[in-house]
This record gives sequence, C-alpha cells and structure tokens, in this order.
Amino acid sequence: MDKSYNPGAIEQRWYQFWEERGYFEPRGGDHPYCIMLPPPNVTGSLHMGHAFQDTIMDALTRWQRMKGSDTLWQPGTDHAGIATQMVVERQLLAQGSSRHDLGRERFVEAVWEWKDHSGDTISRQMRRLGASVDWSNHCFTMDERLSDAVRRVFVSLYREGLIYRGKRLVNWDPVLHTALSDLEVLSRDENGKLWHIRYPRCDGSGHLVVATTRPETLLGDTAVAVHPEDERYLELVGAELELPLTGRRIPVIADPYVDPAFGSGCVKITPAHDFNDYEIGQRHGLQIINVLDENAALNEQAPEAYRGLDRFEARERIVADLSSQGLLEKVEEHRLMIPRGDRSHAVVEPYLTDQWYVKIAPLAREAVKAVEDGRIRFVPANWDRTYFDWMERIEDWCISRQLWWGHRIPAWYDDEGGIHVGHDEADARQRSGLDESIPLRQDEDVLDTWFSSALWPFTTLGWPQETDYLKRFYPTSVLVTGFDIIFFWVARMIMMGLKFMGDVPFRTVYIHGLIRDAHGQKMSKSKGNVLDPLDLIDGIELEPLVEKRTSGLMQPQMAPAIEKATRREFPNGIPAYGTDALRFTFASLATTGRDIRFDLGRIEGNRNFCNKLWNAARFVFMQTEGQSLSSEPSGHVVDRWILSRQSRMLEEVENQLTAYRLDLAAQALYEFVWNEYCDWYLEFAKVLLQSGDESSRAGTRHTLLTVLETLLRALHPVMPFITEEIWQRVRPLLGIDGDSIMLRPFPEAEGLDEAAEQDVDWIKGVVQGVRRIRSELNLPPGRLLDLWLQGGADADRERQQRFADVLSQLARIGSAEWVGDDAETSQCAVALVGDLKLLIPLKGLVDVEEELARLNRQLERERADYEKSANKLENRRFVDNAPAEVVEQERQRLATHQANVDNLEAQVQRLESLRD
RNA sequence: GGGCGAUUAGCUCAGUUGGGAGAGCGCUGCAGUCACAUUGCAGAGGUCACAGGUUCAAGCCCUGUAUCGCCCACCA
Repeated sequence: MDKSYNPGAIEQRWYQFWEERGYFEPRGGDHPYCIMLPPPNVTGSLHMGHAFQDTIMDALTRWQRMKGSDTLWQPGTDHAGIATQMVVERQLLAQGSSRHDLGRERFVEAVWEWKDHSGDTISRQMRRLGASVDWSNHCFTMDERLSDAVRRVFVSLYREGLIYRGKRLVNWDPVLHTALSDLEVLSRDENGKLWHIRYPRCDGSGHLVVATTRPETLLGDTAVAVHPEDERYLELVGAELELPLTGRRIPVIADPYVDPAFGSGCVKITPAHDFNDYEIGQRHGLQIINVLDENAALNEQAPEAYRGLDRFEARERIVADLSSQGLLEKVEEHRLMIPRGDRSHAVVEPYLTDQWYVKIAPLAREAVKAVEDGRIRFVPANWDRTYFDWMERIEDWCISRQLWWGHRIPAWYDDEGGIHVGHDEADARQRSGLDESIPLRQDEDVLDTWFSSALWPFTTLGWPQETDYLKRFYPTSVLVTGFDIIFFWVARMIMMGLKFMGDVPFRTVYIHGLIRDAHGQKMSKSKGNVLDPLDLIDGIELEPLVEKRTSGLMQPQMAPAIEKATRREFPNGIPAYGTDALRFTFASLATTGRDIRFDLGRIEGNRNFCNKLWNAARFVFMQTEGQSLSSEPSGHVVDRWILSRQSRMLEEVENQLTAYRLDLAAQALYEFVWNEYCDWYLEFAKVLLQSGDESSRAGTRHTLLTVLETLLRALHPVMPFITEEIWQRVRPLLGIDGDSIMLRPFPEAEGLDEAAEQDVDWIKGVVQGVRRIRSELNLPPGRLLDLWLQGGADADRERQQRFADVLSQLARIGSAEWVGDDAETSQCAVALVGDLKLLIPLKGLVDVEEELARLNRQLERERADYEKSANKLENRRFVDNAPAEVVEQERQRLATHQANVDNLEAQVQRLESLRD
C-alpha cells in the first residue's frame, strides 16, 4: 500500500467492477426499497447540487442494499423543454443561425444530438460519483415508452374533463413566445414610476385622475373603477370619460376591488392586460381590447401613431403625448413587483390566448389529504405547511407551451375549429367518427416539461404495463429533493400518482438544503462561482479553472471580474480530494437547514480523514499479514472496550440514517474512527502486540481486523471506494465470502461492556493526567518520567497493576511506585484522577514557581466549579424539586470538586513552604 | 401583507424529549526514523442576537423586539 491515500489510483476501477457484475440491480427480497432519481435536465452537466443530492441518495441506497432490502435506485434524465431548447438555440445563434432557419424537424434533431451529448456527460459524472443506480432501467422523459404514457395520461384527463382548452389571460413570455405557468414567473421588486393621468369627463365638467405604472396599457382601457362606497365619486358612477389619445368613451364603474385610500381612488381597467382587470371586466361585462402582439409590441388595435412600437418605446411616446396635451398630472418614483420569465428574464405580459389547462382542484384535494393523513411524510416536517399553503391557493395549470422541444399535444383540429383528442391521429379520428376525407392538423404546441416529470414515479417503472418493477417498487420509499421544486414537481407527482396509480408515489419526502458557495451566494455560471464536482475529485490547475469559468458566458463583460475573484479564491487551483472525501463532506453538510455553504476547508479535512483510515489500515495489515490470528477477540479489556464503543457508534449511525440525519451519522463514524480506533485502540494494540503471550496477541490481531472490517462496512454507504479497496485486502485475512463489500450486511450493534469502558476511562484519565503535566511544565515528550501514586482505592491499585504496560508506554513512564500518605511530595507535580493522586517527582527538573502557577490555575477552576455546585445544593427548592438522580449527581460533583480543591491546596502549601 | 428559516468559539456549523455548551477548520506551545506531518500531544477561545416570562433549573419551552435570508401574494 502507498504511504498516502491516493484516490485517483483506486476509485475508477471499483465502479466498473460493480457495474459489470450487475450489483446495482435489485436482488429481490421481502423488503422493497426504491428511490427515484430526480431526473437531471439534459442542459449540460451536473453541478454541486446534483452531486450533493446523489450522495444522499446513494448513501441511503447502499445502506438499504447492505441491510438486505430489494433495492432499486431508478435513474434517468429530463428533456427540460424550455431550458434545453434555449441551450441549443444559443448554440445556433453563435453559429449565426436560428431554429427558424432550420425548421422544426431539423431543429428537433439538433436537440436530440445535444441530448445525447449531455446525457453521456451526466452518466459519466454519476459514475465518477459512485452512484449505484440501476443503469439497465435508465429512462429519458421523451423515450418512446414514456412519451406514450404521457399521451395516455393526457387523453385520459381530457376525457374526464380534467384537461380543457380555454381562452384566457396567461403569462406570456414575449421573448420566448410561449405561455408560462404561474410557477415559471418570478416577481421582483424593481424601480418604476407611477404616472397620474387625467381622464376628461365627457360632460366637460373636469376630469378624474387615475394612477398607473403602465401608461401604455391605457390604449386598451375599457373602464375606470371606483369603490362603491367612495363618496367622492358616487355620483360619477355610470358617467362616461374620454379615454385620452384614442377618442374612445369609457364608463365609470363601481367595484369593491378598488382601494379608495390608494392614489386618487380611481383605477383604470384594462381587461386584456392585467389579471385583476380581467376579472373586473368579467364581472361588469366589459369589452376586452388587446393592444399587444406576441412580441409585446403595439398591434393594430392601437392608434396609428403607436402601432409596431415596442411596449417600452410606446410607453415613452404616450407619456410625452399626454404631457403635451396637459393630461399628465404628475409622475412619482415607485417600487413595484415586476414579473419576469424564470428562463428568459423578460418582463412577462398578461396576454389573451388559447391554451391547454389542467383543472387542478379535484387533484389537489386528494393530494392534500395524502399529506394530512400521513400517507406522505415530509422530512423535516415543517415543509408540509408550505405544501398546504400552496395547495390551497393553487390555480389551474397551464400545460401548453409554444415550443418545439417536448411532447407534442395529442390534439387535432378540423377546419371548423373542432378539437379531436386521441393517442394518435387515427385514434382521434375514430373517437370523433371522422374519416380520412376530413383534413386534420395537429396542435403545434408541446406540453410543459413538468407534465411528464409528474408521471416519473410510475412511468419509469413501466406504467401503463403492469410490470414486475411497478408492482414491486410502487409506491417508492423516499423522494430526495430540494425545496425549490416542491411545487413544480413534488406536488404534481403526488397528484398524478394518486390519480393514475391510486396510491401515493412515495412515502417520505426528504427535503435537503441548497448548496451555495463559501460566501453564501447561489452558485451560477453567470456569477462565475460554480464548482464542478469533478474538479474537486480530480483537482484542477488555476488556468484551466479560470478558462472554464469565463468561457461561454451570457454576459462576457463579467469575465474580468470573475477571473479576478477566481484567482483570489484559488491562487493554487484546486487539489484533487477524491470522490470519497467529497461524498463524506456532502454527507456532513446534510443538515436540516435551507442553505449550505460549501467550504473547501471541510473537504480538505475529510480528505485527511480518508488518509487516516488508509494509514490505520496500513498499520493493521503490517501487524496481521503473515501472522497467526485467533478466531476470537483476546478478551483483553481494551479489545472488549473497542468492541463496546463500536456498538455504540453503530447504534448511533443506524438511528441517524433512519432519521435522515446523514450529518450526524457521518460525525459518529468520524469520531469513532479517528478519536477511538486510531487515537486509542491502535496505540493500545501496539503495546499488546509487544507483550503477553502469542494467543493473546493473536486475539488482538483478530480484533484489529474485525473492527476495521466492521467500520469499513459502516462507512461504505458514504465512502464506497476507499472502503472497497481496503476491504478487498481484509477479506482474505478473515476468510470472508463474497466478492464485494457493497453486498455484505450492514453492521449491527452488539452488546455493550460497561466494565471495560470504565477500565479504559480510568486508563485514559491517568495517561492524560501525566501528559498534561508533561506538556504544561514543558517536559520533553520523549523523556521517561517516574510516577508516584498516592491515595485512591483498592480498585486503583488493581488497575494500575493490570494496565502497567499500557500506562508506561502511552504516558512514557519509567517506573511507577505507590507511596503512603505521609510521603514527602513537595517536589512533585500533581494530577488527580478521582481520589487517586498522580505525582511526578521533579527533582529539580522544573522551577517550583512554574508548578505553583500551574496548580493555582487549576485550583481556580476547581474552586469555581465547587462554588457552583455548593450554591445549587444550598438552594432548598432545588433539592426538593429536582429529581433525586439529578440531586445525587450534583452531590457527587460537589464531593469531587471538594476533594480536588483540598488536594490542590495541600500541594500548593507544600510547595510554598519549600520556597520559604 | 402572509408564511418559513436563521442568529451558539475568529470562520463554517452540530446541540433529538429542559439537568454543567460541542465538532471541523483556524489559532498557541511542544514533538522529525517506530501506520499516518494529509500526523501526534497539550492548550487558549463562547453574556448561546436582545428583552420579558414559565421553572428548583432555559441554548432548548412561551411572548415580544432586532438583524439577515427565502417563499408566497392582485394595491393600480
């Protein structure tokens, strides 16, 4: 074995080994366990969030597989309609082309090519991460089989009246030229203006003033509304106003929507361009005048002067014209929410079009129930509140998109505008009783990406066929996902799963946080702060990293700033940490919070942890290879102790994994390996292997190996590669069957050995007491010290005898000797272990003043602790009310501190008398 | 406007039913053949955001405040 752990040398080959042997496929059994991989978008490559999520899922999957469950981790990718189409369009743009140049068919072909490329990248990355997914059942949302399922669901919902086509206002992205669902619109607070405009009364008696943030929509106004109880305007209701710049006359109406306290208390009503105004228009039967086209430029409904102008140009022109006509009362600065498309970032327009919708209320009702009655559980539980809140106010889901990449809507139109829905054209004709003579044309639109994603938990398993996988693995066990897609995806899967499978798609939803950079910023290409998980695994030099971060930017002008920040943060590039260190880091970060700051210090520490494990194993092999081993532990206290401590660790790991607290499980493993197995047990073993008889040594070797083998198995779900590598070398020594650690049983806690734990606590107390004296008095670590022992009980004498070897080696003690209470100890440094006094004769080694200072520091601490306990016990109400065990514990503390104070004071006196 | 979350060591964060605050990194001192310097040993460092309350006892429970962050929402 190399002296240092070198991940690059070992990781690659094990994945291939596992995959070739089919170890990722379900193995059958009574306890099915299934996780659906949230299918990554085929827009490029996996980012840190994916790697984090994959680590969690893989750890859970490997853990369950080792526990003997029939385990399936179902992989796949998502076509990601808008996002992927945009990626390919951007590439075309760079070549001076566009999708319109190619035409629909060739463009879609180009996207398929890109999909293959991106899909390959993603598969490679997942393999490097060690993801134990069942590749044999890999799915893509636009696979023929899954697409067929999508059409089937569409047709079925349509027949039931849960999908309908309707003309109403949608969120229109005038750059992408498509409708968006409510979720795809992000509203942000931005600076704007509030224009106060005069609308003259037709009877010539003055004007009303309306305030608006969007003066260009004035051209589509069909009323002005006031509050029905607003006395200022009561008499005006029903009167007519002259709409500026148009010559049209519009009525004043009364509607309770209006807030009389805001602005002038008069609101212009534009039903075609505002969601509220649309509803008011419906209530009052107002005319709807659409003045925009699909680019959000003014159309032929607008007066000649403004036609063809972009909405923002038109706004300026209109304001100028109003001003010159004396109709602009004032302009105020104003903060307002601006709706933008989540992909294009263009300002979204409410726009009147024909779209397909899912009637959501009946589906939402069932989905709410499933969480209410506990059939689905959120972890952490507080997310159910978010879920319920959204479900209560949910509106019908607009599922049609005016894109080319996606599932084409299975609806056909005849020349009379009749709609015919079917699995394909023939089916549609048959259902509508139309023969071939009637021309039909298919709907040009595609479905929202999330429509097919919503079906993922059952379409991947084979639905609508009643496949073996579907029967075995639906409902799945747990969904692991981020809170950012609870609405987009989680809620919709629940709705569709209940609708088409009659059961929930998963029993638990484990919501994890979002990975951010070291400064808490969201990682994004445009900010130039993304980290590629593979760069953390393999390392990357500074120059390639800068190149990677600054190339292909949507805003190339950001490049210099990104370069500067990158050079500052990674002056030496990024070292290779290896997959296991990265995975262990992700597991340690999997806390219940929302944001996770990714700090390189953390991964470095965990790389060191891998190295520690590596070297511990190296030591064990040096001690055991070619040596005789017994088949039993030696029965020595320290062997019994490490087994007991291991049991405690295993119980903790089991509990924390069950609770989805991977951070706490990782911590328990880390502490056991480093602080108990390496720091103490291996040191004990060194002593035991130098002394005692051969059978005892063989027992210790056995324990060295079995504890190593067990902790490798416990670590394997989080660190699959290094554990397999070491385990393969342990296996022959212990004569274990089976050719991979990943198929061995996950270790279980066994009995505890309290007596051994107490013995070892005592040993550690003595060793640490001597070490402390040594360190505080600056005695060289290598120097052997003589030890006197004083006081204590018979048990202390017995232990001192029994553990003399271990004590002398670990504490570097030359000779140990019991002395009476009357011994002359004034030239000794002292440490206390309970009633036992450890005395190190200094014989002029050390300045008395230094020892005095040391003792006084300790004394101060002990006195403070003593006071604290004494005060508590003097409090009548504490003694009367606290549970007996708590009071007793306090009495013990008082006694200990009392004894320590007495001993320290006596020693101080002795030293001081010596000084005089 | 509503909801959720955060506030604990210099930094990043744990702290599961209330009973003497912990880890990693960083910092200080010592240690260079003996598994590991990607290390070992020892140590310093905290008014648990603030103010009230409940309790014998509060980082933890209750009320309120402040700061930061996220989500949702139709004030033109």
